Amino acid sequence: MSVTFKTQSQPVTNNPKQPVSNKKRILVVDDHPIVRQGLALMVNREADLVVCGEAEDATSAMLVLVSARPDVLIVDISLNGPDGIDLLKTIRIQHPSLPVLILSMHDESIYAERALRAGANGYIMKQEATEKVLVAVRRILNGEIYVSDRIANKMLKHYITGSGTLRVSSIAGLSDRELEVFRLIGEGHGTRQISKELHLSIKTVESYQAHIKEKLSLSSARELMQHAIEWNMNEKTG
Amino acid sequence: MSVTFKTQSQPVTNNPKQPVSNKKRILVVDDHPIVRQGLALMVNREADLVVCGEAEDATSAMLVLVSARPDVLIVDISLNGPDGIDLLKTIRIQHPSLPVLILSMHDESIYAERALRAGANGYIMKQEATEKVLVAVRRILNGEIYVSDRIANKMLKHYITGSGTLRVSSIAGLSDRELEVFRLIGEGHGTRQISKELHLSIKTVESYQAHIKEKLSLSSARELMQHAIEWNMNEKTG
DNA sequence: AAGCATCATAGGGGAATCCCTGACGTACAT
DNA sequence: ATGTACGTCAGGGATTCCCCTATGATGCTT
Repeated sequence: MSVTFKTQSQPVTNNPKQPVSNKKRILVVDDHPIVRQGLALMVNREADLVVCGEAEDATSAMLVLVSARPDVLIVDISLNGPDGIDLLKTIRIQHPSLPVLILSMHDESIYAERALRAGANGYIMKQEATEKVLVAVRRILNGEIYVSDRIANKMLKHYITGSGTLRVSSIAGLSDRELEVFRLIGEGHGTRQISKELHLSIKTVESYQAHIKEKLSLSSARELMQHAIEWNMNEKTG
Repeated sequence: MSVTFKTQSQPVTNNPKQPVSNKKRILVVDDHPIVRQGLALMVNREADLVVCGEAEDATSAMLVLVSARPDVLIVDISLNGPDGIDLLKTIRIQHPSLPVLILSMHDESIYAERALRAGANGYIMKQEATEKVLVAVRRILNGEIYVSDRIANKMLKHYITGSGTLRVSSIAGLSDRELEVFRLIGEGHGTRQISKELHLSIKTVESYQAHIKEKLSLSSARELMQHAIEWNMNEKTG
């Protein structure tokens, strides 16, 4: 999908009381209102940061993006429909250097790797202390990359032990699109439904299913579903 | 695990500035600091509510419970180690009537069912608007049960019996043949395979599937499979 | 005994899916 | 340049899903 977004040259007068604030503007994308609110309240207590917008999914995020003009994004990885990585890739087309911090609920290094490869400037877990989020935001605003020590160590090990790619779980061998479909299957979504959610042809989704089955050595769609559901239930701790 | 907790008769002077507040005290249990903070900031803006403690897992929750003396708990279902349901069960041993609101990111009725059966006073999804959480908290403080309309409708359909008694599990209402098929589905067997294993026509197996779906108020074969797998994974402890 | 509910069994037929084969462009590596 | 992986999609037969209907057997009720 190639959507064209016009960059506004004249800033909208969002807040007349605060015309030319030098606060860094943050856009929060997460499907859980509680998390959005938590981040917003936390961020807005800082003198140099302010939340300039929120979105609950990828498509609305792209819309808010043009009007909110953020300096940095905080994006949850598991959104409805297109996930955080998808959103990141879409953003990168228009904004190659806009800092994006990917937020995830589990420390799966497979997601961290994917996120960074897709152009994320940072990856942080929801388990981290809230202050770490602020640290990460400031770090990536500074042009650096942020990953937690735990993730950093894990990734280093992978590079050292395996010659580049280590397949702890064969699920790590799935491509981004395949993993996305796998996740949706695990949440109980059907082929047609997935094709609509990701704006793809049914045939494409079927293709991904076939690839996943091959990569995971599964012999039927039924087995695929079984594994996806179990993986999903175990909160991706496989 | 059977841990004994002594009930403190003399209240600890936690906060001298606020000796006898009539605010209702809330204990938040979630492994994501961001969510805890989000909930805390939101709750503390209310005049009649206050967060009296936080915990990130079940064991520390049990410790905080004695000193914080909450009037109500908000517990995430997916904690590290023992999950929210486990915690709930442990709490129920010592505090049979302490209101507990279960928070979850899944909209699966599977979890809502399990939570309520384990003695939860409410079940709410993180996707819900934040105000809903406050509504839920006040509702269960009032002695009522809170579930979202969607979940409520789903559950009402298959929980109501003639006398208004709640069934232990609607699975108990399956006939022998239906249960057998249900079990096989949970083990990953397909329609054709089942028909061969039970020496039945495919059409017969399809009939059973339809009956099961109706009895459990499931709308698709997918959902049926999800429930069957879940039931199967829990070693038939439903 | 006649009536009614539940169960086990199963077919018809259209919609959805599964599964195999093939294809085309892009990107990155050798 | 050539290979390999990825993302995207199509055709077509086999299978399953799903809704409707139906029959005989049991068993309980009135």
